Amino acid sequence: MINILIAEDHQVLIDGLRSMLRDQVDMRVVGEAITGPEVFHILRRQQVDVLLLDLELPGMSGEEICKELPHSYPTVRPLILTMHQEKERISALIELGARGYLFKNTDKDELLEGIRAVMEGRIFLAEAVAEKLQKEEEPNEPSGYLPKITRRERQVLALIVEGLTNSEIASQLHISIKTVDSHRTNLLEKLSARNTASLVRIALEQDLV
Amino acid sequence: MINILIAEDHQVLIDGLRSMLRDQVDMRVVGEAITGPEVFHILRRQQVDVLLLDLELPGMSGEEICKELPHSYPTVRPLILTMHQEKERISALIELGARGYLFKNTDKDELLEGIRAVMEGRIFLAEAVAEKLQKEEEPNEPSGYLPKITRRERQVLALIVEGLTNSEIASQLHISIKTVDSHRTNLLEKLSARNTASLVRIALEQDLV
DNA sequence: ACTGAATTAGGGTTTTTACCTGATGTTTAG
DNA sequence: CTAAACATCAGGTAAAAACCCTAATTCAGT
Repeated sequence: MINILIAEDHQVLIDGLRSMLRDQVDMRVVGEAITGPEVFHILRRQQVDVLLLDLELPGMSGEEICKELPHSYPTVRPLILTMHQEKERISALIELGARGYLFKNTDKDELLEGIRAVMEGRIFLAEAVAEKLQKEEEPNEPSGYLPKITRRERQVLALIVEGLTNSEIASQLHISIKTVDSHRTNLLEKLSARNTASLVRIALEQDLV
Repeated sequence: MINILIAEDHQVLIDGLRSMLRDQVDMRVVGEAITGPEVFHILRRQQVDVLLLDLELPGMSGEEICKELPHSYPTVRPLILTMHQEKERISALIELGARGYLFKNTDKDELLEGIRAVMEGRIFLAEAVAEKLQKEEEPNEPSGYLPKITRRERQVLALIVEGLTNSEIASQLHISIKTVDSHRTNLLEKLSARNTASLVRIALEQDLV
């Protein structure tokens, strides 16, 4: 018997999952959590084998939950069920200990297969997920390797993204406006940005802040 | 017998809804559409009483579908099932002809009640929806609501994010630099941005481009 | 100790952005 | 039909950013 905890903040989806799982003789829904903290609240008093985990729970990110799980409840197998299709996030979660990854547009059969797979110790990626991961990096960014940004530059960059002007950054970091200007110029050069707008876009896209 | 069409692009939710509705003797799911055009494709050949409509279908917005329905299929009652909680959008959809509005975190009972209510000709708003609508406008915008950006402003915003200058945008759109400057000023005001950097950050965070 | 990168900073110029007031034709919704 | 919203453009000013050059200090690694 597979004990399943549903962590999901959309009640319709919970009810739907419950309906689907009720038909399975080897599965049992032992609880449902609609917030991050609630997940751990239930884990404390229930034997759980598979955690069906939505990544957008209020209170805690999916990453935080996955990071915490191995320490406190190493036998719980997290099976991600989400809409997020960014490949960096998928692999990051697998590294954090997620045992499976499904998109919410998966079908019933794949869901059941996923649950049984992670229960048997395998790592299960839905077909659509596997495809995503295999896709080559779009060559729109020929400089796939990011030029190394120094500590100070990253610091200045973060404040630029926040919307601060050079003089505000200068007084915040207790340095001269001219110094900030230098860092800014270097950032534009290193990140191949033509102005502040593209600098901010690149910083956010490359997750440099 | 209530004939129901499920318009939803997440297969898990479709399966869940099917499971829930299968138990109801007075309801029957006559089809499922996962894109906007598919909705009308099915309506053409199926008698449909209630349309369970997700607002984020690929190909068509929920607004477009609701606007089109009364003309071609006036007997179909659209029941919105979505995560969107902006009150302007809710009332806009009701004005467009939606007969009910449920959040996806509704429960099974409320869903069934909603279906029967709209079938009887009533307009059904889930409790959570009604609460939302009654809530007073928060005076200090808590970053939840976005002021409406016009088509032209969005266009300019996209080019700003791309890193184009005002004069480049002007020649690309065949308008004057001064006009671009106006749009830019309006964008700063509407999005509460203090400069280009925060404008780009907000645009990317709010997914306005 | 030498080297190179990082951080700091100054002077000066040009371009771009930001903000102001005001205006006019067009589109849209009530 | 009419008012509101939208889109367009102008002149002007001040602030900020972008780009030029140069150069001193610090700090880490060979």
